[in-house]
Amino acid sequence: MDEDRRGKLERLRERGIEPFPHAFPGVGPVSAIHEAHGGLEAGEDTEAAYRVGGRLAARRGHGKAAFLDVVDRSGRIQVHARLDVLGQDSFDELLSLDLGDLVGVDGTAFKSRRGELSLKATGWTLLAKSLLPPPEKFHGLEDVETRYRRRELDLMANEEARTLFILRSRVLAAVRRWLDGRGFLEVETPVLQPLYGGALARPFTTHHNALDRDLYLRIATELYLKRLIVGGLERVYELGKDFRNEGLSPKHNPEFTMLEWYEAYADYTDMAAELEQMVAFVATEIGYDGDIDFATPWRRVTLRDAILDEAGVDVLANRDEEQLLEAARGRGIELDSTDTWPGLVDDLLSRHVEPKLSRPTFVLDYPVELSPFAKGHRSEPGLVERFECFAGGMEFANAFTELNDPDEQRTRFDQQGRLTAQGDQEAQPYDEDYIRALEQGMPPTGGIGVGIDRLVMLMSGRCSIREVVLFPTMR
RNA sequence: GCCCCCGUAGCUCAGUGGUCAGAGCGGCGGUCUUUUAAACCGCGCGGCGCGAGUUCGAUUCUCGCCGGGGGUACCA
Repeated sequence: MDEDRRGKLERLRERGIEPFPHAFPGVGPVSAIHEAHGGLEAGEDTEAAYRVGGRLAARRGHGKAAFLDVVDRSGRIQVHARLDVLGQDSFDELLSLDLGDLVGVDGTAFKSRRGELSLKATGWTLLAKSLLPPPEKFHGLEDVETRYRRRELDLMANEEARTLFILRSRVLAAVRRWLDGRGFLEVETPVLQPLYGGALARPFTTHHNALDRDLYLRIATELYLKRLIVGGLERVYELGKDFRNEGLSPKHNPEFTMLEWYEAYADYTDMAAELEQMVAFVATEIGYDGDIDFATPWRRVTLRDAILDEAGVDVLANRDEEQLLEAARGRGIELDSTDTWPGLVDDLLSRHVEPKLSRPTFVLDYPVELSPFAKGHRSEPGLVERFECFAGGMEFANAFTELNDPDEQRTRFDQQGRLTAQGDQEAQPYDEDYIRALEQGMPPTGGIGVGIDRLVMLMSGRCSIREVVLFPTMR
C-alpha cells in the first residue's frame, strides 16, 4: 500500500514538485476563519482570503469539484476545490493527494449550501508527503496500545486526545500563573542526585562514567527545595519529573510530573488553604465542568476521624498493633497481623477511606513514623502536622509543616536507618548535607507536593494516568 | 509478582477443525461542480502475534513465549 504513496512521491519529484518544502510562510490557524465568519448565511460568499496549513483528513469528490477537510491544531476547515477555479492540472494534482498529506491552502471564506464554513481554494501547495496511511477516519484509532506507543496517531485521529493534552498544557500554565502571581520563584534542582530523598520510594540508579560513581534519578525535589528556603529564597516551586522504581497502575507511572512548593513562615494549614485556592483557580481557568465540586473551602477531617467514620475504628485509642488488629477485627476488618501500627493505619486509610473520598478532602495529622520530614504536631503527641488531599477516590497532594529542627531530623533519619536495616527498601537514606543545611537555620516553613498527572486526571475526568501522559511507560 | 481477558487486512471489527477467510472505512479505477461517515459501480490490496504440539488437515483445539488491557499485590 505505501508503494502507492511512494510511487506518487517519485512522480511528484519527476514533475519537479518538491514533496518536502522547507517552509510555508503566512499560515494562520483555521480557528481564525471560524471566528471571523461563523455568522455567514448558508450559501453566502466573501472576498476574505486566508492561508492555512494542515493535514488532509477527508475528501469528498464530485467530478469537477471536491471537498477536502484540512485539520490543524486549532480545528478543522472544509476546503472546496473547483476545476474552474484551479484549472485542470492543479485540480487533478490536488485530488491525487493521499489522506494524511500535509497541505497548504489559499482561499476565500464562504458558507456552503449546507451551512458549513469553507474555504474556496484559489491555490494550494503540498507541504509534506505522508507515506503511511492515517488511522480510520470514522471510528478513529481505538487500539489502546497503538494510542499509547504511537501517540502521534492518537492525536491525529482523535479529537478528544488533542483536547485532553491541550487541557493538560492549560492546567500547567494556570498552575504557574497562580504561583507566579504569589511571588513564588520557579527553580530547577538536580534530577541526577548522589543521594535520593524526600519521599518513601525506591529509586532508579544510573552511573556517571567520568566520575565513576552511581547517581540516582530523583524521587522528589523536597530536600533541595528546602535548602533554597534555608538560602533565603523564601517562596520556591519546582514543576518537573520525579522517578520511582515501582509498579505501574492506573494511578502510577514510573516517571511522573510533580509540583512542589515551599513557603517560609507558613504551616500546613496555610498550605491547605493555598492548595484549595490554587485548584479552584485552575478549575475556573480551564472551564472545568465535571462532577467534582472544587469550590472552597474543602472538607477537612483528621486521619483519626476519617478512619473512625469510614471503618469504625479509632486508631488513636488503639496505639499498638495488637489493640488495633483487635479493634479492626471487631468491625469485621481483617488486617495483616505482621504489619506495624503505622502500617496498619495506612492500610485502613488507603483501603477503607481513600476510595470513598470523592469530593475534595483534606485528611490531617498523620503518625510520625510515616512522615520523616514533617514537624511534630503542636498538640497531638505521636502525630505530625501533615495532610494528604484526596478527590475522586485518589490522593493527589501531600503537605506538611516542615521539620526544621536539625537534631530531630537526625533522629528521624536514624529511625529510617533502622527500617532499612529491617529490610524496608523504601526508607530514607541519611542525608548529611540536608542536616547541615538545617543546622544553618531554616525558618518555619510549609511545603507541599502535588501530583500533576493526577490533578489532570481529576480535571479531565480520566481514570488512568496513561490517558493523561503523552508517552506513558510501556513494557 | 499473581489472576482474568485480548492479539484476524492500513484502521474498526465479524467468522470457521477442511472448497479461493469476510464487512465497513481507507486504497486503486470509473460517474458526479455545494458534499460532510457524500453517494453509486468495479477491484481484496491480509492468511489470522510467534513457536511447538494434537490432527489426514488449524486462523479455529492444547502448551509455551511475546505484546497489550483490566484487576490484585506492592507502591502511600
